[in-house]
Amino acid sequence: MSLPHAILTALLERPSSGLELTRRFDKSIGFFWSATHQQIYRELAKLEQGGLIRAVPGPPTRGQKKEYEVLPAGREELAGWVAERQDPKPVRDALLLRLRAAAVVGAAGLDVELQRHLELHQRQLADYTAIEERDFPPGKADEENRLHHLVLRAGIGLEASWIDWLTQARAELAGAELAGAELAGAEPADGEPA
Amino acid sequence: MSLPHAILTALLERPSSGLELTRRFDKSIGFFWSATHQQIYRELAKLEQGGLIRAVPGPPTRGQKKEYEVLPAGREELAGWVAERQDPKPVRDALLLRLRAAAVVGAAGLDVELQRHLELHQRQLADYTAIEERDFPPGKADEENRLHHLVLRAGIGLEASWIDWLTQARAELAGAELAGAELAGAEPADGEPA
DNA sequence: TGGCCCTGTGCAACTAGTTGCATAAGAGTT
DNA sequence: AACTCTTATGCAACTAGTTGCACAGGGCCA
Repeated sequence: MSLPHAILTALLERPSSGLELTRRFDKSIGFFWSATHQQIYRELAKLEQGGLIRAVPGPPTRGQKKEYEVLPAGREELAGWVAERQDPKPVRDALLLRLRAAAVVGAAGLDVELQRHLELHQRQLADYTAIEERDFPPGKADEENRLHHLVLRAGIGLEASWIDWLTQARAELAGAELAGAELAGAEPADGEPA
Repeated sequence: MSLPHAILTALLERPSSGLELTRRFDKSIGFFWSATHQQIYRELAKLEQGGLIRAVPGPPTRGQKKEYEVLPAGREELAGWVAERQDPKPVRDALLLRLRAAAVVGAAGLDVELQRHLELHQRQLADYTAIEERDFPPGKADEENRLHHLVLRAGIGLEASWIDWLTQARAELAGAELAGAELAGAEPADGEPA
């Protein structure tokens, strides 16, 4: 039940057409709630039908673009949702599952993936910190900005956590391989290498 | 495409019936890939039909319980999947969305939720570290254990990251409220409460 | 010996998200 | 005038996950 609320939020930040929303999702809200143009169009139709948003009349700019804005009912709905009780969804991560599978069928080929993921997370973190430097320089902090910054910091924290873990994981896997090859049976304890 | 692999992994760890799997999911694999009994039964049927697992003949124990075991084809499928190239799925978190929404409609009622989530994550972290102490005491470390421990540490890291962030978030929100209450009148702008 | 609970399997219907394709209007290009 | 590119909207079909319910067998116990 979150996509409609993501859309309401985006539309309150700025009234937009379906495609504009899609693009904006790709570079801000989409960092933590992505959506395809399909989902967005369908949801816009539902929201309009439900009386939460409406197509702004205005001059039909070009193509058959439709610009939407949030109605009072939509704003109320959103405000209610913000305070709603919702449990966090449990983690659902295929890479962890693959580690677990590797424990029974062998880790062949896994390190390539770990490294690739590590790089992806490093890139994501770099993107986030770039945004942080650009949009949230120290000092400037109105209420809205503080919240946006907070959200961004959650992303930064999570990426950092993955990077940290992936680094550890690669070290362990490399260690296990060596240990297996060299001592073959001495048992290398648990030790974090380096 | 991960559930079938989660099931193959669980069945390799120990052949089981549908309900047993469901229960085991609830307390280990389910930490990072949860599933209901429904999904599991459906998937078991598909896997059996696909020739990746089979119902162990054995004596029909009780009720009409069916125990499954993994066939060589299933093991191969799983080993292939471990090394497969799969991008991490982007974060999808409703709480972050709610913060973002709070930036436009006001944060009324949000702190209760932040605190509740904080407690939930603290509890989860406590569960994880309890498991860590129980199952991975320093010293004992065969190959399978090392990987299981690694997976657990990912969970620990993520929970810690959330706890850290939620603590920050609550502090900031509290600070903002105070600031808002004191200046009171600088410009009510949107919907900021109290 | 009939009622109830627990274990165990499963169908049906629904919600959410994804993928692939269709269509249409205007803008530039030759 | 025909062409093709970009912008923009949308349908249809599919996959994954969730929810609610049905039903069957065995154990227990009144």
